Amino acid sequence: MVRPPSIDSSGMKKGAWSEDEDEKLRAYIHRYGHWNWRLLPKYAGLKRCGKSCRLRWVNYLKPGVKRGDFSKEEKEIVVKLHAELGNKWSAIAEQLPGRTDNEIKNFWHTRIERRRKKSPAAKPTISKANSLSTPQNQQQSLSLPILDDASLSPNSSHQDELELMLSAVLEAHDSAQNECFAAAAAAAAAAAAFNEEEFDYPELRSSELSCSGSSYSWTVDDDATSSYYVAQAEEEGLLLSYDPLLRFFDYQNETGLFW
DNA sequence: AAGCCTGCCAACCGCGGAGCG
DNA sequence: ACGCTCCGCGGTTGGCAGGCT
Repeated sequence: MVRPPSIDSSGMKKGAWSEDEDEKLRAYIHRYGHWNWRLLPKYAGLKRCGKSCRLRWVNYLKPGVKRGDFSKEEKEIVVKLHAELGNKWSAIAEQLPGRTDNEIKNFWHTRIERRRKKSPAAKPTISKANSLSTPQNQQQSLSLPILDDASLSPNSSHQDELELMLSAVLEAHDSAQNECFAAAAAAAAAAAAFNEEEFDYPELRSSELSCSGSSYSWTVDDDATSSYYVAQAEEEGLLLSYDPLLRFFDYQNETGLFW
């Protein structure tokens, strides 16, 4: 998991830190502080560059640095702050005591961002889990339209994506003959449009909507992300039982998003 | 069992900004 | 105003571990 130790041309050690090096750095900083990162390694007896020492201290040795999985609350904060601040990892880290910018950045790229790169199915699809029983009482689930990145040209806009999603939503409406079912799909699609300016949030594409009677629930494979977007959608008044499909169309007209 | 693939994360690198002479 | 040094930030890389085929 770590880079093997090596010596560069200037005699500086690179790669994974040994316990001995950690102890030297920790002991030095405890005693003298880090008054000058560039000179510190010389006085601390380390064959490392100042940058490497600083990174090791800040991300690993500094007291209070948290290790391990992010809690649900922490995930929610990361998702929310990233939506507000973008890739300002240090700013996000300030709101998460014990978490470093590097850790948050890694968390984002591995847990959140990677879903953007998953290759979905070949064309927009809608699936229903259960076609038995009466529409109003049955339990149904819906996969949001899955858009194939490869089916969009390199110049495809998010608008193209949204249009594809909308066409699939309409298909669902036609085939389901179930207002709630289609409404849920429309609400989710609209929420997706609302929640991501650039509309590139595949978590939403692969989310699951389940519908029972007049209510429905919406989940994605990450609780924190799910609850955040549901909360956002509720704030926007999208998750209404009364024909959110129409509200979705109204929104399109009002904003001229793609008409 | 072995090779391949993917996820994860520590660490490196380059750049830009702040501070100082 | 300018140049230099240092620090911090964000992007990227490298390689281990574990899962998959």
